[in-house]
Amino acid sequence: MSEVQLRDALDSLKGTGVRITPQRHAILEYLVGSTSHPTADDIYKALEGKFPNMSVATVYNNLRVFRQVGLVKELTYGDSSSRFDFVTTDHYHAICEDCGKIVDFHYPGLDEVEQLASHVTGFKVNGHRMEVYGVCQDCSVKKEAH
Amino acid sequence: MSEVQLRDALDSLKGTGVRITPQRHAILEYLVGSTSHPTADDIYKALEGKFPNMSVATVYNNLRVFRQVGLVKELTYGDSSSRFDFVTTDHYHAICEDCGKIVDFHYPGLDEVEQLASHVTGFKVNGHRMEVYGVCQDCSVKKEAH
DNA sequence: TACACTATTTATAAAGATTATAAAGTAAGG
DNA sequence: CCTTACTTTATAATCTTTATAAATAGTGTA
Repeated sequence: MSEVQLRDALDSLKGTGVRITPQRHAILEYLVGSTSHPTADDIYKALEGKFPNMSVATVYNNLRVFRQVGLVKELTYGDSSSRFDFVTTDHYHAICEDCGKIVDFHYPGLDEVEQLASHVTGFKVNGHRMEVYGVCQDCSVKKEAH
Repeated sequence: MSEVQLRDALDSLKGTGVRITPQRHAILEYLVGSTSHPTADDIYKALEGKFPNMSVATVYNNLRVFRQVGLVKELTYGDSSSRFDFVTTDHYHAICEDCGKIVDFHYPGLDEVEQLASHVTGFKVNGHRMEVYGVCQDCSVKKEAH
């Protein structure tokens, strides 16, 4: 399942003339296998064992490359650092305001909103972003147990 | 119009036991009168004339206070610094990918999305955030004139 | 397989945004 | 007017991200 995604991603990179380095391979592999929406530093730390000499800059550089190619989305929330998300199917995020957990959920695309926005603002609309904020079940339970 | 908003905001602060300092007054006044979604530094620079000794920390501290009280929303996009938006009625943002311009547009709240998200994820949902991305008219025209 | 060309990595420093700290100042209630 | 606790200021520190230049390593080609 995720091996297919990884292979597709690598093919996609080759198609745009981006070289496949071991570091890039590992970063992509980590992103594909991850459901935790890691930060650049998370990735850096996770690959430290395999690449003791890898630079943080490499992680940032490649995340930017992946983003430009469209393989990865950058999520910027209020907190300090960006999180990165391997792009699969269209989905949105629910974010816990207590513990920061991010849970995916699917919803039919908000095409109607895009159309209205385009009409009202005169923009040529390319896409949108949406997140839902709240408190996850774990944190709700913890609160009730006060 | 905006004087009312400002007065309401000040009352709202008083109600939560936050002191009204000249700096806070000025920052709020600037936010109410601004349609440009300023960064902390924008605000700092704008009030430099009136408060030559004001510290950047003051701006950040107060923006955080305002956010906690619910007077202000923090907008975090991919770029370096957060933007701050005085909360009035519910509206969303269309953002130009070329020049960065932010245009407000109204849309009936996405309650349905919140409900679905709550159902699927088990979250107690408090709110959401959405933006539309695209190219504004000015930039479209510039492109066509190449 | 070996070569050459160029993209990429590394190591380091620099930039930029935000926060922490402690001393000095000041709003607000009594 | 006074007191007290909250704020501001000034400064330094932290943290994320980017820039730079030298060393390294993919990839197409012979």
